[in-house]
Amino acid sequence: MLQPQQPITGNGPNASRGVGLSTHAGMHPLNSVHPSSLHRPDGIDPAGLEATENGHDNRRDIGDILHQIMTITDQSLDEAQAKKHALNCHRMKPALFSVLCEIKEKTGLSMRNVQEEEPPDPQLVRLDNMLLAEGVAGPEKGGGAAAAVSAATSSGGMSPDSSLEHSDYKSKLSQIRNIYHTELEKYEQACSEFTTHVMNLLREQSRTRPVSPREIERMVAIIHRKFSSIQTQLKQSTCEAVMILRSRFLDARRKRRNFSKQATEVLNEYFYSHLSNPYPSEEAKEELAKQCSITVSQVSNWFGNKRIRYKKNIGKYQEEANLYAMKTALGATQSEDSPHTPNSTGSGSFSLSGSADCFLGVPPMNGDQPPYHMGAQVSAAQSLDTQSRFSERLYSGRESRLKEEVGEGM
DNA sequence: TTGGATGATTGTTC
DNA sequence: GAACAATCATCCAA
Repeated sequence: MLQPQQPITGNGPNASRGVGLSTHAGMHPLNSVHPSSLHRPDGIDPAGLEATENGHDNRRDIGDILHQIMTITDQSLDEAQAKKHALNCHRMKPALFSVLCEIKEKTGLSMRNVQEEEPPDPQLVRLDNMLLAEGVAGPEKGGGAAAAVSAATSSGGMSPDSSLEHSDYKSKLSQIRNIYHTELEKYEQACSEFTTHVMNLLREQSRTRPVSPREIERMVAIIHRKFSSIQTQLKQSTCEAVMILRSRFLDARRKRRNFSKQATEVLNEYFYSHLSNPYPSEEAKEELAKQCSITVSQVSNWFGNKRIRYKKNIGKYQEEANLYAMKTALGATQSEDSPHTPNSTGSGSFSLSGSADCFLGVPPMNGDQPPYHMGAQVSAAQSLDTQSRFSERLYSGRESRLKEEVGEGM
């Protein structure tokens, strides 16, 4: 700890320079030192030293005093107290004290400079940025929750109970924020208390050993560094908690939820009424999405699944097809009576009065069959006929569909 | 508890 | 980029 001081002992390389002490006005006579205070652990009689008067002996005296200072901790408490008292009274003490302060200051400065050159910890910067972005650190804004919500909704849209999940997320994030700030406050308080304690100790020690203000500063910096590593851990665990919460929130949103009965009905009605061409346009998808309170991509998913599953097992869907054919036909009949209510799904940009597309007016693939009107009585055979056409088209791929679309447009 | 139904995801094709 | 096909994961009625 005091290694840099060693060279100023009589045996060290600085002995010849004497760090200016050899010419110090107050250092020459050592006669005032009580013999007991100069008792040497190595057994050399200090009395012999007192007898000498030249500069060389003075340097040896300084060496002896310093040696005593250095070895004071090796002695018993009573002995050390006695020596401490004697040294405090020694007339050379102020001179030695100032020199030691000077040397320690130099050491302290060099160490402090090294610390100041250290770049900010990138990990800490990342953690700080993340906590700020999530709204845990910095001013409370709910931005993190909003960000998570927007991230979650950008891909799928909000489900009816999404607001409930959102508020749940926000409350949990708020909990994390509170815990973080409480812990941070605790750490700051502990750091402050410990710093004050250490500073008091150093001030106390400065009475008996050279403790410069810079050394105290350095010690404070060390304490702060140690506590900041604890803070880093706190920030890290907070970030982890936020990440877990966020992933759980997003996972929960990914959970499958069956569409409402009404939504399924609307989609099925469109599907079966457009069985010859169950590919809703973008506008139709949007309209369906609006009616069903789902997203356009969910509509696309639904139609994708429906087409595949229908194609795979037409027989199974026969009953359902008949049911919706019936409904459609009924809707068509009603539309004749009341033109303002064209279909059971209500008004929309896509026309289910054209439900005719399905069983009433299917544009024939080969164009040799004119559209014919059916009443409410739809036979299974007839619906099966339409279904088989769709199946044909499905199996024959998009090419035929495109052909048909071109044909329809002509 | 189980198996079918169903919404979502992923890889492939055109 | 849209649709298909396979698959996964979850829901839900029996």
